[in-house]
Order: sequence, then C-alpha cells, then structure tokens
Amino acid sequence: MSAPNKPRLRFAPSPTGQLHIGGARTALFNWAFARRTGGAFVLRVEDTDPTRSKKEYEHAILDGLTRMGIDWDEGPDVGGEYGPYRQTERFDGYLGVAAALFQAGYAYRCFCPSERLEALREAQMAAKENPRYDGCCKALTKEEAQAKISAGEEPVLRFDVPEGETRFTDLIRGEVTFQNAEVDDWIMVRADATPTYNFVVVCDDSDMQITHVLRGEEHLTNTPKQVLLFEALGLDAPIYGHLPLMLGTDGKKLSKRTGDTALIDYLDKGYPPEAILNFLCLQGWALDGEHDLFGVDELIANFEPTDVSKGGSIFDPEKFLWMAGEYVRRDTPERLAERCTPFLVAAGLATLEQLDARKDWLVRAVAAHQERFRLYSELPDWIGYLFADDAGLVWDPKAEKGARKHAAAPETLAAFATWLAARGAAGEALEGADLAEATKAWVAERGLKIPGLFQPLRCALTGAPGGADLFEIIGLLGLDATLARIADAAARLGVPAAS
RNA sequence: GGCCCCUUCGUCUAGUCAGGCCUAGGACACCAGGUUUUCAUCCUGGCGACAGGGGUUCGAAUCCCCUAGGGGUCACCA
Repeated sequence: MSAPNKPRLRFAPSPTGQLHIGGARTALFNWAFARRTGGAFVLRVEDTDPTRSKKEYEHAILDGLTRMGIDWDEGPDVGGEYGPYRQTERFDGYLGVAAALFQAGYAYRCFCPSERLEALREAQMAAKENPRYDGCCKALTKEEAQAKISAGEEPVLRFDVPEGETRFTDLIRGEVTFQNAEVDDWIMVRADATPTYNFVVVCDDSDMQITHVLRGEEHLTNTPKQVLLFEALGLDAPIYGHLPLMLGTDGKKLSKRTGDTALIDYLDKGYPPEAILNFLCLQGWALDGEHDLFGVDELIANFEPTDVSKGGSIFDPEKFLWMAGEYVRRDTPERLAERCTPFLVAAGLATLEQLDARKDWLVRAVAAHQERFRLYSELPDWIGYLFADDAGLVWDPKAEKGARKHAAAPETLAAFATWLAARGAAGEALEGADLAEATKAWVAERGLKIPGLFQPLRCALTGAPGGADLFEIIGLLGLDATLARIADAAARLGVPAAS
C-alpha cells in the first residue's frame, strides 16, 4: 500500500466534543504535508476515555473534516492495513505491550490509592514543591506486590522514568530538552486495566508507522514521556512538530469565552468552507507574506512544517469575516445560490421546493447582492424584501426618513408608476441598464433630481436604506409587484409618519 | 511556583536558518479622499512594529547573553 520512505501523518482527535477549530487546523496541516509529499494521512480516534467519548462526536468530527474537503487514506470508517483505527478496539495490543514493558523492568506497579496521591499532591503544593509521584511503590518487592494483589488491590502501571535528559528535534521549535527528573512516573495503565493516552499514542504511532506528528503545542510536555517510551520499546520516535496555539482575543488558548471554537459553528453561520480553510492556513503559516487569499492547492504545493511560526496567533474574527466576503464575491452566482439556499429556507423566506421552482430567478437575486454579504447566513436579510407581501412592507426607519426628505415623493412615485406601466405595455425593457437609462432620462425631463425618485423608490420596493441596483430589483420583483409596492408607498408617504 | 515554549504594526504575517537588497513588505481593522442612485464593492492615500538592555561585527530585525512580558503544562483527561 504505502511505499517505504513516504511520510505517514495522522490526525488523532478524541471524540469528546465537536471538532475544534484548532483541531481543524492541526488536521489541515497534517493533511497538507501528507498530500504534498505523497505520504499517507491517517485518521485515528482516541476514545480511551469511556466517560467522555461519544460516538456522535466521532461522527461529527469525521463529518466536519469531510465538509472541509479533508480526506484520509486510513481511518475508522475506511479501514486500512494498520487498523483498527479506534483505540478502544486496540486494547488487547496495548495490554500486551504493557506486560512486556513491565517484564522488562521499564514499568512498575503502583498500589497507591487516589486519596494518597491527592494528599501527596496537596502537601507538595503547600510546600511549594512540584506535584509528582514520590515513587513510593517502586521499592515494593515482587512478593509484596503479589500479596496486595491477592488481597484484592488493583494496581496501576507506572512508567519508570530513567535518569538523564530527553531531547528531540522539533520541526518547528528546533532542539527541545527536558530533564528526566522533571518528568513524572506517569501512569500507563489504570487500575481498571485501561491504558492511558500517553501510552496508547506511542503504541499506535509505532504500530501505524507514523513518521511525523504535527500537533498542538499543549502536547509539548507530553513529548518527553512519549519519546522515553519509544526508547524503552527500542523504537525510533517519529519526528514531532508542535504547532503554535490559536489564541482568543484575550491572548489565551481559544475558548468559548471569546467566540466560537467549533468548526461546525462557523459552517452553521455560513462561512464558506474555502474561506475557513484559507483563514486557518494563516494561523501560523503564510504562503509568501504577500498573498493572503489562496486555496488548498497552493497550501499543498507549498506547505512545509518548518515554515510554521513559533508564536501563538490571536484569532481575528474581523479578518475572518473579510475573508468570508472575499470568497462569497469570487464564487459563481449559481453555486452561491445553491449554498445559500439552506439558509434562506432556515430563515423562513421560502420552502426548498419554492426556491427550486425558480432557480434562475434565485441565481439572479443572489448575483444582484453578491458583493454585499459575507456569510451565507447574511443573504436572507439582504433579499428578504423579495419574498415579502407587496402591501405593508416593513420599512427601515432610515429608508423611510430618506424617502420623506422628498416632499413630492408620492406624486413622483405615482407618475413613475404610470410611466413604467406604459413602458411595460409598450414591451420595452423593464430591468437592467436599459431601464436605468430610460429612468434617468425620465427624471431629467421632469426636472427632478435623481435622489428625488430613487430614494422613495428604494424605500417603496425594498424598505431598506441600501441594497442592490434598483433596476435589478425591479427586474427581480416583476412589474406587478413593483407597481403594487409603489402604490402602497405613495399612499403611505402621502400621510405624515406615524411616529 | 517548577519546567518547557514563545516575543516584528492593534491583529494575521514576510524578512531571521545562509548579517548588508529593510529609510522593515503585504493583509485585516482604522482614518481621509475618489467612483456609485443607496448600501456594498472597487480605487488612491494615510496611520502603524523589529519588547528592553548589553555584546559580536565595518554593518544586526537577523548571531550571542541578560532582563522583562506572554503562553503552555504540571490528572488513574486527551
């Protein structure tokens, strides 16, 4: 399957929640590197925590990746030669390794109850020492341990961290060194015989022949534990690269406090997936420093882990929104209409069937407003007037105020309606540039100023202070609705404002 | 607090590894103009940074040291 010497990357989420936006970036970078090098991208589900892992989250995460266009060569759903890809399905293997490590003296049993550990930790904290296991059970003889087991005590298995120091070369940070004395004798297998994260990660990265691990910086302090375990197993550790954290506007690790953290939230808000991908790239990586807008092809062609910056990046919602708008403007009206349709339906403007029945019209409506919205979810607000009743259209106060600035508005509107109707009867253009030209000429003939007609007209047709080209709007509305709205507005403007 | 990591405009970043091309470039945001029937788009211009201090060097954003600041991590979570 995979050729030797080809990198093997992985993304290993734990299904304890929605796919985090930071996790999405981690997946993206791993994926990009695998794709650039012709290597493999593996998806592995780290579900060793039975209390927090949920099947639905696994689905959500896979779905999120798929919606972003990130695919994987091996994973729980597609299988692969190194499967299974769910850690709960690999327990037997881990326990075998644990037993071997124990036999070889790299690990020892610990019978200390949680209460003792907690008390120890508190005492150490109080004494301003670093909380860590004191090695109490390390000195137990085989007989003593056996006796405790016979008495029904259930031990955990701790890794026996050796003396010395552990160093590794991080793709992003360079040489990183930890004193082993700083590394706790961490637990590999819990009292209930389930293996822990740091242990299974090593087993899996080894079994799955993972060559490069790009992960968040929060894992940096886990790395010496894992490297030491690889050494105990007589294996080479993969090459690590710790990505800088994505920070909230408060400068701390991105959390719900300062905004949405789940990929799905952004998808649900109608950020174009391409914009999300592009924006994620910019958190810690740059194509060339000159171009901010680029697609996955360019990411794949150029991504190099060593180019990733070291410092954390504050997630800027403003720039993200701008980028979303860029992608909306660059899309084709056809595809945009398609992507916006669910949001129009959700906003209650029309049913899916109704929209499907006049697709061409919808595409025109979208095109007329394309440079005005940034998120798919913003479109309903922009084109809601197209779906409203002709009589009693809700007017934005600003729009009404603008319309009322012109004392002759009711008469002007009425005259315009008459003219427009005649034009329609004569079979002349009722939309676009032709109508715009003719209208301007009409305005000039009557000695009016452009705003004198346009402001009341816009209010009459849309009720909004701003929006698409008036003549596109007339075209979208059609003659009947246009005339109906003008008549309604002329009447409403003929009497003083309610408030 | 210990350990580890980090530090270029308010924000994302280019430049740092191979010191001079940097009077530090681009983008978002902001400000000021322009285009436009409105809003938006678009165009032009402006504002704005090498955390501080020592070295090394003819020359440092780039190399070294110190200080300060920020972050991460210290679970029978991952």
